[in-house]
Amino acid sequence: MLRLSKLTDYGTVVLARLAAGGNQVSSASGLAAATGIAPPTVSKLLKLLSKSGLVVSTRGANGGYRLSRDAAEISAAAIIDALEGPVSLTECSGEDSCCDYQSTCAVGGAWQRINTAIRGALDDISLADLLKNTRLNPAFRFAGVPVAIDRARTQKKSRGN
Amino acid sequence: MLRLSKLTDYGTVVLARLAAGGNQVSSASGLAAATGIAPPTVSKLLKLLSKSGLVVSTRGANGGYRLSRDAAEISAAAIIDALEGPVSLTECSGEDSCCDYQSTCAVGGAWQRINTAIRGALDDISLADLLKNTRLNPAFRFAGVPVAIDRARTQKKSRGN
DNA sequence: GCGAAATAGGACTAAAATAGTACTCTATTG
DNA sequence: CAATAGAGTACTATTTTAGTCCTATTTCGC
Repeated sequence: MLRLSKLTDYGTVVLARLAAGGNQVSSASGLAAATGIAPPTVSKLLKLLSKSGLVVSTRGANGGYRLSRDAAEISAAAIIDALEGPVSLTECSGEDSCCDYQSTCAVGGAWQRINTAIRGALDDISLADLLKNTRLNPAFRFAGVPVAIDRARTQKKSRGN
Repeated sequence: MLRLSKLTDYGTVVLARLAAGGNQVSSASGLAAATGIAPPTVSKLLKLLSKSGLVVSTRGANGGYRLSRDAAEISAAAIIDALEGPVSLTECSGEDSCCDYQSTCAVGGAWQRINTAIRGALDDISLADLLKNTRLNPAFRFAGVPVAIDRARTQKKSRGN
């Protein structure tokens, strides 16, 4: 149910990395190396995030990106908005709810309220919260033993978190 | 942010219609006519819903579909599960969270918790609730006057709710 | 000033998911 | 036994998404 795009998923990872770096600027290529995500993709992400004001960029040599504000001030909702645009659960749960079926559509403003509820939940979660819970997920284990995974040549499989 | 597929959206409309019919069986073609959705699509939806046990089917002449249980007992989450499958926000917020990036992935179980929270919200909303709020959404108006829209030949535009 | 390092912005391609359709089979009613 | 209605499956077209590349602009260090 309810999938986010991979790009958004990547985006949170990049932002998390950026948050870990504090106020230092990090280059796109550096972040790519640190996260294992393809450099052009990281670059694209950062441009989007910059346009939305979540990160600020410094051009020129020794330039790079850093968060525009404290990680605690960046909500999950803001990240999703920046990378997916302000799309809603259903096509007309947005503002201009003009659709061809409206006259026969029994399920009306309800989705809008659900939408608002979910949005509220996402507004309450900050990037800092996302970081805090690192490693709450079980470490990868093989036959009960935690293992490190060499992912250098295994770009085939999915990413996720 | 967070879009549902059109099919799910259609699905709720069909279910709503079914709920309005009480315990009577309704044929797929009848529901298609009532909702304005293309008959083969309605048929496909009902088959999916039937497989998930949300509706029960009666075959043969005078057959059709009806809800398997009271509308109040059918949650939004159940509908979404039936039509979109048990996908999660991110690819590995499911059970087998084994992904190639896990070792560098700073954003861990947090999405899983967000996922759970959203799911909880959707579990609390029933089909009956969706119906109750019919017409809470503003009627379509043109220059301030509520109008009925002839949508017979305008399948181009989006549906939504 | 000049060159290297970095972002900005856009265009483009390829792959995957979705939506929608069609056809054949099986069950039930009258 | 014929008409009606769902079951199942396979296919196609469209749309969305992911990912790449190229060119311009800005800044630092020598």
